[in-house]
Amino acid sequence: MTAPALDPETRLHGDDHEALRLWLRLFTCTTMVERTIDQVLKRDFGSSLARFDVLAQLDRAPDGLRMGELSAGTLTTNGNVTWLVAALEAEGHVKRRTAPRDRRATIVRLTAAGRRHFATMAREHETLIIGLLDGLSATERRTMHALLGTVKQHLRLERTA
Amino acid sequence: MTAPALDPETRLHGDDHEALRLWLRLFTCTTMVERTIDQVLKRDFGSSLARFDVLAQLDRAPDGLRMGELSAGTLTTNGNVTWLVAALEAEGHVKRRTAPRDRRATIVRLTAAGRRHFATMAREHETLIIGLLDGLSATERRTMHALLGTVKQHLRLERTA
DNA sequence: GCTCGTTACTTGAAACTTCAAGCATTCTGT
DNA sequence: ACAGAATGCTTGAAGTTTCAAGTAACGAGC
Repeated sequence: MTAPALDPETRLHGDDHEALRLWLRLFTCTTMVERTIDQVLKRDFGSSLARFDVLAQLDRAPDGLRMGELSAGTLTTNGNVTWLVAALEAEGHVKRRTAPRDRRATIVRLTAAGRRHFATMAREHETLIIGLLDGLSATERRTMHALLGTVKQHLRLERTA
Repeated sequence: MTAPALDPETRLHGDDHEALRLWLRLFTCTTMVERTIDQVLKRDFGSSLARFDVLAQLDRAPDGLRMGELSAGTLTTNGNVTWLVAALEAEGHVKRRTAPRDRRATIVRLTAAGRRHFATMAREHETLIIGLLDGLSATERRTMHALLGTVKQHLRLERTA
């Protein structure tokens, strides 16, 4: 009498609004993928999804990024980015320096070691994601991508409102 | 809390696999909704999304649920459920007692106060979600719900594999 | 009825995240 | 120039989540 097939959607009432059902399913899927990735990155690289996100942004920015740009890009707080970058710097993946023109700002950039480390992780990361999402056909993935685009734009408007 | 136009998708290369793009967009949308809900629940009720999830499951179970059933339903760890339920019990929303037949197990159920508290939150929660997702038409929401159903089933299979 | 393997949950430490407050620097208007 | 507001980031405390290890209870087979 165990609890095997139970999941968050179980809690829905029959008369709940369909938007709630959609949200719950969205949340479930994302969380499952997120946890899988995080666990693999931890197991194989002693890293985490949050660290990976920071490195991924820096990998795109040869000249480095300011702390504020990093936190805007990772949907997390300034304080958290400070913490993550400090950890990454202690691990030797990243280096901080004061910005030349604005001495309030800090510029973060990948070290050579950090770039190699990220490249390795990125390969496994991509393979993993492709595997997790190949329940959908390419067409279905495109449809979903488009629908989420609409959602995202709407969310962005709501937030500024 | 600064957040201009930058977002996680910014980090994508032009030649990245489309599955990566989809995942990043999925992650962004879910995180934005999740954070909005969590902030509102904190601001208006001194609660959180995690607490809400636990209460939501219990609200559906008049006879209560075991700890294991709760953690299976919330996609979180056993230890965390122990912590959450302890907090909810301290707040008077929930009550724990040993299961009658199996003395290893703990049964958790809502108190009357907890049920009222949840009902109030659920109303605002639902309104909020409906607003956040109404960037999509009803038809589009159904399409997305179906697509996510496929994803979810695939993820479930991967997990057991 | 005893022993071994399993199950259910709790615990303590560590990792991570957020929040509010703080410091230094830059910008704005005068 | 210069006061005051705004910006960029860091810090410390508190909150949350995970992980590994631990305890207690059950169950099957001898």
